[in-house]
Amino acid sequence: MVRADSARNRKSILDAAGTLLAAQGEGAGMDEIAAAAGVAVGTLYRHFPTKADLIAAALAELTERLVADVRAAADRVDGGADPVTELRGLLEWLIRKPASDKAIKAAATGLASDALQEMESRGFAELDRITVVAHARGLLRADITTADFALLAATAPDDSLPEAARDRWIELTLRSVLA
Amino acid sequence: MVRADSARNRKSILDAAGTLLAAQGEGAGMDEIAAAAGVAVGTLYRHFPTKADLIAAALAELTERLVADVRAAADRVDGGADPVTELRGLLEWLIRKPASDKAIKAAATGLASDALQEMESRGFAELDRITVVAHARGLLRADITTADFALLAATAPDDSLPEAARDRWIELTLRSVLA
DNA sequence: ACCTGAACACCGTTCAAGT
DNA sequence: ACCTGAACACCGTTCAAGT
Repeated sequence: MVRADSARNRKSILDAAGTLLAAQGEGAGMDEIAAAAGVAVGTLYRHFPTKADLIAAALAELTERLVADVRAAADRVDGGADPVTELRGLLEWLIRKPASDKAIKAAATGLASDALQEMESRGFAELDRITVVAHARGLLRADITTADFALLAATAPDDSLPEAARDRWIELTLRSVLA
Repeated sequence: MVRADSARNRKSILDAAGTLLAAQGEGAGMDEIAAAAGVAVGTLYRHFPTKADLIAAALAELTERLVADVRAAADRVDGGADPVTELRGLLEWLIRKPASDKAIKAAATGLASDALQEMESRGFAELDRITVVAHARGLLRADITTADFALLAATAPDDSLPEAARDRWIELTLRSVLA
């Protein structure tokens, strides 16, 4: 049984970390995050033994949202939506929405947490639901796998690129997978 | 007229920085680099006012090498070599050779030096020589520009990916540009 | 002019003392 | 058990003193 204040603190810390990391990237300091969360640094370290752990946890929240988005897209496909439209939508989500989130992603380069790994495989499973339907309708090149799409999605450029270049990237990327 | 020892120091520092940044990325410390170069920290700071400047300079050396490679490829095309082979070779160079250099690249995210900018435009000009020939022979899709190829090249994944995935990325990327 | 290296400032992390 | 915040360690940067 966790103490109520402990649970509350953990949430405050994660919220503050999400906000500050998105805004300043790695630049956000532990003292700063603790202050924003209304706790002492020691408390922060009790919940997250290291800054890398904190960043990983913040990134896990983002990944959770991405997985939810992929699942929603897969559900829409099951409901009759066009798989290609949904795949394109996912690429757009990746390249656009996480504008600030990319900072967290960047801060997390080289981190490998089990929780993250597991979530990624869940996202992969949801994505697979879409590619299966797309293949069944002959919309993808025959040799394209779910892993291929995930590989390309993982190379999505960040939002430092001009709008036009980002749109073009989506276009070019779809070309390599569509039939 | 620069003093001989000053010029020598600058070179030592750049060499040491290149080696240590490639090996440890951002983790390489200024004291450490200075020690490896055989100078005091103050001397390092006299040549490069900030760590970001030092990293930018190290990256500039890499970019110089890349530009030289693109030029060499363009020269081979002028000499009758297959443009597609050369383009593929450049992608391979990007994704393979800079295995350790990616660390420098990563350390340099968000840096914008004029020298770098200028070198990139030189690289672009060399790349253009290749795409022009490729177009003349009908090897590229009609709407593909030099900028498109550069955009895709810029998203090359790093060497944390398994060998097979890297090869696959090259394959998929070429698909989106080849006729 | 350029070099040296001790000193400063900042930030991730620890830990003794509190509740 | 968990929280607090002063103290420590490390590293980027500065600067007074040397040549």
